[in-house]
Amino acid sequence: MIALTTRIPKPTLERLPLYHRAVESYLAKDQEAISSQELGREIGVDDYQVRKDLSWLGAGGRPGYGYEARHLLERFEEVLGLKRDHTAVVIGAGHLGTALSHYSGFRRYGLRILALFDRDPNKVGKQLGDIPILDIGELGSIIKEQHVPLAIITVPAPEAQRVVNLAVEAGIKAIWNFAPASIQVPPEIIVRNEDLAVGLATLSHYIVYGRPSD
Amino acid sequence: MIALTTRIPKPTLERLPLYHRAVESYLAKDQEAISSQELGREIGVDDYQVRKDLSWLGAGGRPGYGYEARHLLERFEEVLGLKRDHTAVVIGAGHLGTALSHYSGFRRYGLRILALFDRDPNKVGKQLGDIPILDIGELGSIIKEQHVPLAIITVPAPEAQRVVNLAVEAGIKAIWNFAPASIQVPPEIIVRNEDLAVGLATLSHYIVYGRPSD
DNA sequence: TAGATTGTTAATCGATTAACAATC
DNA sequence: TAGATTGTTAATCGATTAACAATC
Repeated sequence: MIALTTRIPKPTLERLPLYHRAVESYLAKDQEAISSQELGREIGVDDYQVRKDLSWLGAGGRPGYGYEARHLLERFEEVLGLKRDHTAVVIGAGHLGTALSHYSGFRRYGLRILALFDRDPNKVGKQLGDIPILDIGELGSIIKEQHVPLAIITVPAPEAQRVVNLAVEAGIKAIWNFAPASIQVPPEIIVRNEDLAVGLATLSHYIVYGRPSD
Repeated sequence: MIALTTRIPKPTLERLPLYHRAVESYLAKDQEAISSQELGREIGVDDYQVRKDLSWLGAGGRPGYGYEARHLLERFEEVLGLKRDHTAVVIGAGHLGTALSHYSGFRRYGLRILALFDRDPNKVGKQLGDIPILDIGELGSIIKEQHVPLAIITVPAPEAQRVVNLAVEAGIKAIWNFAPASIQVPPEIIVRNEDLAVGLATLSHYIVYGRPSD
């Protein structure tokens, strides 16, 4: 395992999953080499951007040849932590929570949803495929006992802070927040907000006023 | 209606919905003024960042007083295009598509989902609340006749480009893509990718390697 | 008036873009 | 060798951070 020498810039980090996917589809077509230009075309960035991004990983391209696809894939999976399996809990068994629990893409990225949590007695006790719906009261003990690093928040906005607090107290490492609410956590906790209002509002702005380049 | 004199930077634009929500909750508490410091604390940015962001809107704060919450709200809604109603179609009536169609937040932001589209005959013809599920074959004519500006894509990745092409041909203006796939569109079309793989992969990286600041 | 807080200018930081020598 | 393409350095761009004079 090659160590990461330097911190990878956030914009680069967020492009890595896109490169990853592009390389996967290249491999599926039995192509073993890929150039920065080809890779860039796939995800809509320029070739020098690709080379700069890949340079953070020590990707090991060969001048005149390109990057070896299989090696590149290895490197992405290592850097993105996809080689290890992670577990997660989903808090909130509403439409979004159940939709995410069904999402097959997670398995593919090594994420296993252990359980859904809700406080509605009509939902608690049921199963969603092989994922049980448990009472929110059991959240803390499950997180602690199974050392679950990630909580996915899909409760209504007014509940969000409360359930986040429960997860944090139980020792969660990261929060993936789908509730339209700003949540406060201690600095060591990693938070990613997936706020639909942000997407909708910016799209709405562009629809009304046009895009920057117009 | 006050015109936008300058292009708003993208990072600023994406913070506006968060400010908007914070101001709403301030108003709900009957507070009429809010300072850059208070607003910043709500969403986790510094006061000078808030002032810089608001300066793009000509927000009209008063030194020694702060910003008038009601006026600020007006301004946000104008800039984010929330004062006008938009229509949208959802393409893909799977778990995610139905979850999004149920999402009440959209109504609140003036977005009305006209219809869900799918190619599965078992789904077509049904209703989701008051939203009909229509055959994908009708997509083009609905977009054209109703001048629908926004298509929300929730089909499986391999289908994404195909349905996006249909929407583009019918004259769609913007695409909100939830499929884990890079899609190609003409330059005048606005695209926002809401790629769960990006979120998951970056979280996974931080869980394994720690955050930048550690 | 005194205190609080804005709006804006300047300094810093970090990412993107460009260019090219190195090299497979 | 000649051609293609990398890795890296330098230049540019844009956003964040800081500071402070203006002003309610």
